[in-house]
Amino acid sequence: MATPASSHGLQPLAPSAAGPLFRQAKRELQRVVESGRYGPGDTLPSEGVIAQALGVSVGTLRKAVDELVHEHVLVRRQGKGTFVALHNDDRFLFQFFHVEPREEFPVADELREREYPHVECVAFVRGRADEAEAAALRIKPGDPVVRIDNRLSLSGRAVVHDRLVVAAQVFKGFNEKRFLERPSTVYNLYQTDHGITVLRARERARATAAGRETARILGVALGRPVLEVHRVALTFGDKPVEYRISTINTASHDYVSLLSKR
Amino acid sequence: MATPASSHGLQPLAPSAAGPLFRQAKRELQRVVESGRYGPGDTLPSEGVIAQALGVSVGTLRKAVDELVHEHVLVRRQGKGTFVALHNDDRFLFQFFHVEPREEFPVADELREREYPHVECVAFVRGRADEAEAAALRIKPGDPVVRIDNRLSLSGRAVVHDRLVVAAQVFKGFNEKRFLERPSTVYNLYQTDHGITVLRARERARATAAGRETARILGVALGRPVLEVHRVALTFGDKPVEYRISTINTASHDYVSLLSKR
DNA sequence: AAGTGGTCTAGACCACCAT
DNA sequence: TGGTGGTCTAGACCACTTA
Repeated sequence: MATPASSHGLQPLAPSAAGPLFRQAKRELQRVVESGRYGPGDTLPSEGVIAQALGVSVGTLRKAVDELVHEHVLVRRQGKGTFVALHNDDRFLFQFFHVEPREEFPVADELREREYPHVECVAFVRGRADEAEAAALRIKPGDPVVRIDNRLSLSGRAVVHDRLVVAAQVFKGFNEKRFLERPSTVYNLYQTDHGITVLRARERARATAAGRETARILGVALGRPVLEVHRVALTFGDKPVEYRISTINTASHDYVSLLSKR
Repeated sequence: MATPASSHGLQPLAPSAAGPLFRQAKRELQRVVESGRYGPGDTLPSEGVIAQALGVSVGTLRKAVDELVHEHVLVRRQGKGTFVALHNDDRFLFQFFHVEPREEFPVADELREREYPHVECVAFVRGRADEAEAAALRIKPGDPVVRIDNRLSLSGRAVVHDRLVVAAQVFKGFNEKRFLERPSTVYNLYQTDHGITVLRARERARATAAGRETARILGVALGRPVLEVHRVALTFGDKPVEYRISTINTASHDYVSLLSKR
C-alpha cells in the first residue's frame, strides 16, 4: 500500500508497438520476469494493479497471463495470487520424466501412480565441450563444461543412465557438493542456485546397443538394445542450458509420450 | 436464413447443470459434433447464433470454442467461420508422425522442412484379437480385427514398419481396396469412410532387437537395435480406435518429441 | 457491403483464501 | 472482511473473407 507506484517494475506499453495488446502485455510480463525483478516463487502484483500499470483492461491482461501460464512461466492460485513458476518434484515428474514401468496390457488410466526416481551420482567432472555438445548448448567447442553421470532407479532397479552437460560459464560456481546436497531436482537447483528456469525441452530418441559404460552402470549385457534420448533443455527465448543423454533400459520400462490433448 | 430455428441441433443449456457455463457450452458443442449433425469439414453456425441458441454470451461461447480448438475438435478461420476439424496430411505430419532424419548437430530450428513418408502396404489380413490387442482396443480377445502392415520410407529409404490393428466391428466395410486407394492419410480414411476422428494418441517407446519380419521389411540385420513405438489412437471420450506398433530403424533417423510449449 | 472471427473494454458477481 | 483470481456479460471496434 505504502510502496511507491513504480516498485513493481512494470512499464506502460508503448503506444506504437506491434501486434495485439494482450501480446504486448505478455512480452512486458515476460521481460519483467526474465529481468529477475520477480524471482521463482515470488508473487506478482494483482491482476488489477498490473493491468493499470500497463494501461490495459483486466480482461486483456488475463489473456496475457493465460499464455504465460500455459508456457509454465507463471502459476495462478485462486484467492492467493499469481506466482513465478517454481520447479518442484511434481513438475519434473510430469513434464520431464517419461519413464514408466511397462504395463502388460496398455489399458492405462490417466490416473496411474507415478514414481519419482532414486538418483545416484556416479561421476562429476569438468572438461571441454566437444562439437556435438557445443552445437547443442550453442557455445564454442573447447569451452569449459561440467559433465555429470547419474544412475536413476525405479523400485530399486537401475533403469536410466543420465549424462548431463552444462556450460561452466553459465553455471558459475556449480560444484559437486552443492549438486550432491541438493534438496530437490536438478532443475530446481539450476533455478535456486543459478537463476535458470527450464521451461521446456526438445528430445530425440533412438535405439542403440549398450556401450561399456552404460552396460556397467545399468547392469545390462554389452550390446543389448537400449533407448537413447537426447534432450536439450531450454529457458527463456529458447536458449539451451543443458544437454542430456538419457540411456534407458527398456527391458521392463517404457518411454511414454502423450500426443497432445492441447 | 429461411431455415427453421432448430436446424442447428443445439439445445439450450439446462439451468441446473454443473460447472462453469463455458464448460457446459463446450459439452453441448462436443455432443452435437459427436452426434454427426456436423461432420468433418462442416461449417458450424456463427458464434453469435450458437451463443444465442445456447443462451450464453458470445464471450462465454468463445471460451468453449477455444478449448475445442486446442483439442483439435474444431478449427477457426477468421472471416470464414468455425469448422469441424479435418484430418489432412499436414495435421498427420505435425501431430502424429515424429520420425525425422538425424541432424549431425542438434541445432534444430522449429522451422525445418518435414517430409511426408512414402507408404507401401505389405500385408492386409483379417484375424482375431490377441490379449494385448484386445486390451488396447477395449474389445474382447477373439473379436475380429484387421491387421495392416506398412513400410514407410523417407527420401527413398525404408525407415518404419507400421503394424495397424483396428476392430472390424468399428470399421465396418473396411477393405483392402479402399485402403490402397485412399487419397490421403489413414486417419483421413477413418474419418471419411467410417466417421471416426482421431483426436490424440498415447505412445510408449522401447528399444528391441529387430525380429525376422521387421528385418525383412526394413532391410536391417536380424537383432539390430530398433525403436518400437506402441500407439493407441483415441477419438471422442478417449475411446481407443487403433492400436499401432511402429518399428523404426534409428540408424539415421530419430523419434522426435517436443516437451510442451503449452 | 455484409458476415465472420479477433481484440478490447468496463463492470458485475462468484469462489477461494487469509486475517 | 477484504483481497485475490474465476466467470460472465453486452457491446464496441478491428481484420479478414466473400460477393
